[in-house]
Amino acid sequence: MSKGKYYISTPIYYPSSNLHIGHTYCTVMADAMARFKRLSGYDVHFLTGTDEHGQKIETIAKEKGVTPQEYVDGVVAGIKDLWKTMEISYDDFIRTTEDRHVKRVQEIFMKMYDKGDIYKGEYEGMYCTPCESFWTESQLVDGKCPDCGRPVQKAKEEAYFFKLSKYADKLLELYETNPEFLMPDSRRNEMTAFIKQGLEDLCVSRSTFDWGIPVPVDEKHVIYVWLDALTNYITALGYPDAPEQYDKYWPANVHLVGKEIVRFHSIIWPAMLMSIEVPLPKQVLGHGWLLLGGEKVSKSKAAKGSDVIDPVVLIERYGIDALKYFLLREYTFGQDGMFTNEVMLKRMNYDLANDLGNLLSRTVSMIEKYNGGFVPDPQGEETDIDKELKEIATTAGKKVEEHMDKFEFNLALDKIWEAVRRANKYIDENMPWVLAKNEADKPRLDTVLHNLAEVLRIVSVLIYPFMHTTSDKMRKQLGLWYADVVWEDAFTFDMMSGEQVKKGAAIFPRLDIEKELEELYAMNAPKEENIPLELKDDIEFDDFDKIDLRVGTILEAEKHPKADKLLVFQVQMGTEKRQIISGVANYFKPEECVGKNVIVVANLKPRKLRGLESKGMIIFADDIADGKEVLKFVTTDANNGNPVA
RNA sequence: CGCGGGGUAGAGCAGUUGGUAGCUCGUCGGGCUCAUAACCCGGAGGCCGGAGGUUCAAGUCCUCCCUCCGCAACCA
Repeated sequence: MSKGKYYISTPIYYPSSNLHIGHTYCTVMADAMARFKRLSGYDVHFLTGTDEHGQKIETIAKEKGVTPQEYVDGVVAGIKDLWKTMEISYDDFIRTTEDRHVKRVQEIFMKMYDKGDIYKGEYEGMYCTPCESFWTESQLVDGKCPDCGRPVQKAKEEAYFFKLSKYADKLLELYETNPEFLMPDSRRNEMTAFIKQGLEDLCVSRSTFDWGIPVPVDEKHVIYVWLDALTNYITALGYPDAPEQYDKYWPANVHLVGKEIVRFHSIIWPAMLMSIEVPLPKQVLGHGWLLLGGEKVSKSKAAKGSDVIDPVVLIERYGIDALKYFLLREYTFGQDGMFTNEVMLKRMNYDLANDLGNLLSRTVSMIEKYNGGFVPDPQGEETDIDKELKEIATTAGKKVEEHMDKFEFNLALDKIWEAVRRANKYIDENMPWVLAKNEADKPRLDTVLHNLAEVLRIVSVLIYPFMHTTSDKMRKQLGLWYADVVWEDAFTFDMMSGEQVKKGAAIFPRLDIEKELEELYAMNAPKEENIPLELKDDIEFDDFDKIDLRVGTILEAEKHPKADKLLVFQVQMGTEKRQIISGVANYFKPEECVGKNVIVVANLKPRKLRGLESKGMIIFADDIADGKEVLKFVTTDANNGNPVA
């Protein structure tokens, strides 16, 4: 009775550090969808994995004194542990260092090469000689090498390129004739605009590091990121040499990805598939980010903020199901959402403990108290209230299906909770405790208790894809331990008769939010001990001595006419007045800068910024205010022109 | 200058093809006692960023503007 196949993937994660709640979010969504499709009768293939090559891994491994393979083996073990803890139901886990992937990537490379879609050219970028690394402009930190902080130079290296530009028109055509290929709409608009700006060919090899898959025709080179990473979706299925799974599951139904990599999945990936003449995936879905204090969650943020984002910690305290429910219920797919511990705890308490947990608890208690612990059969006439309750409960499944088709997890869950809320209301409307006082009302009491048990049974089926452990707990208390969870059962009422219920522990104990917040905060609060700061590499005194720091007074400040983020300062330094430009327009109004006595790097080589010359650099300090990063002036009352040492 | 996305009750958000403005939380008042002090009902609170326009009718369509956030570029 299979309804067909369903192939869903998460991105393969880069194991340069441990995963945080953002990765968890994506994987939880994919898992819920995979479980939902399985339960509703599809032959599901759910793929996740890790992207293990590249210079960053090579560098980190070297720092730690292990081989890159040893390093990634360790991190990947941790990732697999996390997915195991979270009961992620993937069918396959691909590692790009596995033989099955390596050899197939080389074959794919050769297909493109033989076709003439890959050619040798020159890659130009910013190069850090000591690190032997290329960086793009956007990777640079303060214009310097992000690793060692030293200056970089423009440099060229030989590299292989994929003719991405050749496929621009076909991609636009794809979006037009097949809008659902890339969703949500906003992402598609963005990509359409990006393509129309003109595509450049894509660099697919590097020769400055070794940790990668060798280019078959040129041993000096390794295959660079996207050709290696994106192809995992088909190499894992055995393409091209072991087509059994490939024939069965490709093309993928959905590639679930974060919005930051939509571009690669919706432009580069289909272009590569077109090149090797493989059918395209049916859909690329870009989800939003969880934001922490207005910024994307990341490892570095974890240390600063007071919100705990380590999934392991959250699971230990609140359980897998509560965390999964929160992630799926709170956020709208495709949009960014704010993550705070308070939002999370409230969601867990109100929906899970108060509404669902309490409904189960009061229902089971009443069946035990008023009917000896057995689910009664309905008696007598059906009232309008009964009909309404049944209607909501038995149609919820259909609504869940509709919303799940659109990846609207939040709405799907909300529809289930409509039934939960209605049931709580149903209790108050019927007041079973009053019915129980009068023997004449026993038939009505039976009906009410029966209907409540039925709603809970249906809910236990509906939540199964999202929270299977909770579903099991509910079914145990409801005396349904003997029956498998069958999706179609959610559409039928009056299936229960005489089951023996058994009150158990609260499925979601109510949380003391104040107390939890305090404890979570304490966990992330800075320790009192003297912990050395993480600093850049030591420099020699001579290096420092080269810098000439001076006190300067800001005389004038105005916005750069041609750049949003730049302020143009006129600074008095002793006898000299000079112009200095800083990228601080987001932090200061021009007028509030005037008169400040600041510290200037006075002998920095002059540079033109958007047409205006900047001589030197003003020093600012990073700070945090209202959860956002801001800059503060570093001021002094010394006379301008004086040296700072 | 560019590309994209927002601006809706105190907070966080929904609002499908234009037809009385909703949800969760908070707040105020009430009910109930089966239940995890949970649950249920009711009230207050919105000129739906601003200004024009189309229409019998606009949060919803068009134009312009303000503002916030990403991306790209300039930020050293």
